[in-house]
Amino acid sequence: MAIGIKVTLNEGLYLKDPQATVLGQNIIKHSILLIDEIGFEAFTFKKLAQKMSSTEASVYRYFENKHLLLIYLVSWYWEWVSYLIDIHTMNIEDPRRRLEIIIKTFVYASLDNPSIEYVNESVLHRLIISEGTKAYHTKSVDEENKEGYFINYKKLTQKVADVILEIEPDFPYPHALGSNLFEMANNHIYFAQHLPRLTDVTVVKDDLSQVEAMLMYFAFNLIEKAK
Amino acid sequence: MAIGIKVTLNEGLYLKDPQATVLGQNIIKHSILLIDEIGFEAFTFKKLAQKMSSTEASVYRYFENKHLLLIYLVSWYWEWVSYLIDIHTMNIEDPRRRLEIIIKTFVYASLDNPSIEYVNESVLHRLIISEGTKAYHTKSVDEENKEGYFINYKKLTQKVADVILEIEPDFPYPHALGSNLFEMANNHIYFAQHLPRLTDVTVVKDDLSQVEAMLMYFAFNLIEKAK
DNA sequence: TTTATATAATAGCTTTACTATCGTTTATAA
DNA sequence: TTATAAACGATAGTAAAGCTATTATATAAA
Repeated sequence: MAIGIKVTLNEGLYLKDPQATVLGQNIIKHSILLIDEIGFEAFTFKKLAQKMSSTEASVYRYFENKHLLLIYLVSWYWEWVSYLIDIHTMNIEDPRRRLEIIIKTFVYASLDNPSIEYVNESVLHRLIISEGTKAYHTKSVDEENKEGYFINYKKLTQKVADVILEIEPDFPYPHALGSNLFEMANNHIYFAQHLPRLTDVTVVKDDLSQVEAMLMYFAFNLIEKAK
Repeated sequence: MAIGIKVTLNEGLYLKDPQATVLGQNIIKHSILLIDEIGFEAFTFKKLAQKMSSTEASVYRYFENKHLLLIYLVSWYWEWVSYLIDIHTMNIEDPRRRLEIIIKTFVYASLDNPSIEYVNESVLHRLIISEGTKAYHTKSVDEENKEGYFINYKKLTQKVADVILEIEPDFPYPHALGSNLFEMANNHIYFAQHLPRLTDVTVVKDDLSQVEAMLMYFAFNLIEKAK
């Protein structure tokens, strides 16, 4: 997943591969920017087309509807985080150190080097924080899950669970802790910025160190305890 | 908050108090059932009016739009959970025992005795699990927060944080753990039912005991560790 | 008994969420 | 190089969503 390389995502998510054409890449690029700007509810394919100087009908040739586009973007994010974890933990023996890196990646994903020119990963991270869970909180979740649309999140969770089990094979909730660390990272960045009384951490400018410290505390104290 | 008693919710959430009239109570009742049935995205005031044999215009006299109605229902739930915690922990000295009851309440809220005839708390719980976070994941969160629309969630979190601090005054993240226990309860019930690879617990029929056990494990092991 | 309020019925308007058709470019391949 | 297919833009059209407004009637309060 370096510059010029394709991200592999479930083919059912799109009608025509958006990574394969300039227009498709533009759809990805501008949908991230526009959803971040006006929110997912107000986002429409018509507004997106206007912003890109294209047409609604052209956007519909790539994605069936905005919900599938959201799953596409969220899946992209999960893949990107998985990729970052892989390259950052490569050659690192100690599983505790690897879990530390995973937590840092969850928190600081947006600050990492961009990989693909038409995806602003920093904006994408902000989008995931505020809109991400809408991808799988729908009436159609079971059908979509059957199609494999959430496989990237599952694989990411499994990756974290594997490291947790390497640290402590008797830890009883590795998957739950894995997904919870990811959700907590996003939730508490959001809470710190919008609903501060739901958390104890503060986020000043781009300083996410308190979120990182909290996740480290939660993760390692829980895993310790299993001994 | 017994039968016949009103739940106090922010007045900015509605145009006319739905608890004060039969039509208003019907709006509450049927919106819970209909959102649960078809999902929040497909839910409209027109469909709601049809189901209640009323009119769209009449619903609009009570709620400005479906988003504020959702916040209203979610706030109701937060209030209801707070109430359950209060009556169940009343007269209980030991804060550890009180935290146990709080966790049980988060998990088993839907099985508790109904308090108000026009609210099906069991269906409401299911709705909160699948749609709840949409109440505060919007572009308007800051304005709405300024209006005090999320005060009930904050108070609930504060209630849990107080108990955590009573158990262990040095615990550094009482609010975060409080809100996380609530979010985790809902998330992992949802994961167990729809995306099981994101968790380690299973939910068979209405048996939520594994979710309860996991939350107990997380909460008490973390708090222990602070000593 | 008047008067205010609540509701139902109806209409209408703009936007959203699509689908379809038809030229005109642009890439591909013979 | 030309034909030919695919992609795109332009345009039109439809049903539903998300409202607002008006009027008539039923009900409650003064």
